[in-house]
Order: sequence, then structure tokens, then C-alpha cells
Amino acid sequence: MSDERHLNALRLLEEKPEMTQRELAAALGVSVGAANYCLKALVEKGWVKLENFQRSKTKARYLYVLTPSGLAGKARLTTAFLKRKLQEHERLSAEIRLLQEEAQRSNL
Amino acid sequence: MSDERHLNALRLLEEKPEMTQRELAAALGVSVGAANYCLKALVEKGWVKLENFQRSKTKARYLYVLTPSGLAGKARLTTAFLKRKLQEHERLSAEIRLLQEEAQRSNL
DNA sequence: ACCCTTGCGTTCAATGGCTGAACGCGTATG
DNA sequence: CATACGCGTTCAGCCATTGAACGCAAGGGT
Repeated sequence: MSDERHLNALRLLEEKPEMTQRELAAALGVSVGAANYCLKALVEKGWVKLENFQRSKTKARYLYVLTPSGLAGKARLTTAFLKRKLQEHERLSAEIRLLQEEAQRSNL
Repeated sequence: MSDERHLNALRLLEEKPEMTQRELAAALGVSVGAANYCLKALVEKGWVKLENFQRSKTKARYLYVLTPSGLAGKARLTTAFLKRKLQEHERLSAEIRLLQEEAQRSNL
């Protein structure tokens, strides 16, 4: 389930690898710590590689680059989520109908 | 939002107050401990009242009865969720479109 | 009567994910 | 040079959740 977080991060980073952890956090709607946590997981899986950016050898700033297996993983997650989301979409339609009935029955 | 959990519990209990915590847990798709946790919160809010079944022929110990403020709370949650779910439904449609594009772009 | 199974609610340690606030360290700006 | 800023990192604390126990009561079988 936290795969959704990972997929979203991958999407953002693929499009803009020079993103800051704070930017990423904001885009994901979570705290900086959470973004870092997520990023660390992606790096440990070998899906994202840290490259130094800004010519100093320090780790002041990174590029977060998707590795080949990161791209593959992203593709896999994408199809998996597409499937899930379609189901969820259907479920949601049913639930909305139900809620509307119930709201009406309670005179709202 | 754990309010969704609460709303679902309220719906189930209104329809069937003689429900067991284990039945409730199964219906909610969570563990027994979680159902208990949820139930306790509802009781502390005064939305659900425990009534005992003395010498009933069922094996349940309690009836989980919605109080008047429980009913009001449920109605409030229902409209709030209806609104949220409609938004989510729309968001989901957009996301699905996006995922489909992306899946295609990756030749899946 | 007796045990023994079953079903009930309750409890708790452990886990995982998250927040918010710090921290140290480079770098840009004055 | 100083100092404010932006970066990644870390951590205590919180909260929801799980899974496994627990004690208790009721029934059934022998």
C-alpha cells in the first residue's frame, strides 16, 4: 500500500531528478522525514541512484536518478495500480450511490 | 482519515447491533484488536452505547446501540464523505487516464 | 455432575509509518 | 569575513494496527 507513495515518487523524480527532498515532500503531501524515508527505501531497492550534483564532492545536493530496474519497477507498479484503480473506481461509484441513498433517507 | 472506519462501523452496527466484535472486524477488514479500538473510541464519543444481553439466546454479550448523537454523527459523516468521495472519484478518473498514458508510453 | 470446546471481550508487546523539530554542513549573499 | 539560507539527515514521540495471548461464561457430550 505504501507502494503508491513509491510510484508517485518515481513519477516525480523521473520527470525532475534535480528535485529537492523538500520539494518532493511537498509534492507528495508529506513531511520531509517521510520523503527521506521513502527515498531511502527506493535507493535500497536499487531503483534510485544518488548522483552528485553541483560540482563539489560533498553531499550537499543530489540528483535522484532512476536506475534501469527502477524504470522497470515503475512500469510494473504502474500497471498494477492501473488495475487496482479501475477496481477502486468501480467500488467508489457503488459507494457513492449508497451514501446518496443514505443521506436522503436521513433527510439531508 | 480514520473517520471512514468509524462511519463504516456505525453503518454496520445500526443495521445489526447484535454484531460481534469479530464479525465487525471481519466486515471492516481489520483485526479484532482494531475493531475493539474503534469501538472504544465510538463509545467514548458517546456515539455508541453498550447494552448487555442478559440470558439472551444468542451468544453475544453486548448490543452495540447507536445513541441519538451517534445517529447525528453518522449523518454528518455521511454527507462529509459523500462530498469527499465525489471529489476522489473525479481525481481517480484523471489518475487513471494518466496511468493509461504512462503505461502506453512504456509499451506495456 | 464433570470436563472441554467454543465464542466472547479485553489486553499488550511489537511493528511501521509519520510528524515536527532539531542538527551539521556547505554555499550564496552582504 | 560573517551569517543567513538551503540541503540532507536524524530522532523522539505518536498513533493505528496486528497477532497472540488471556480470563470468562455458556453449552454439549460422555
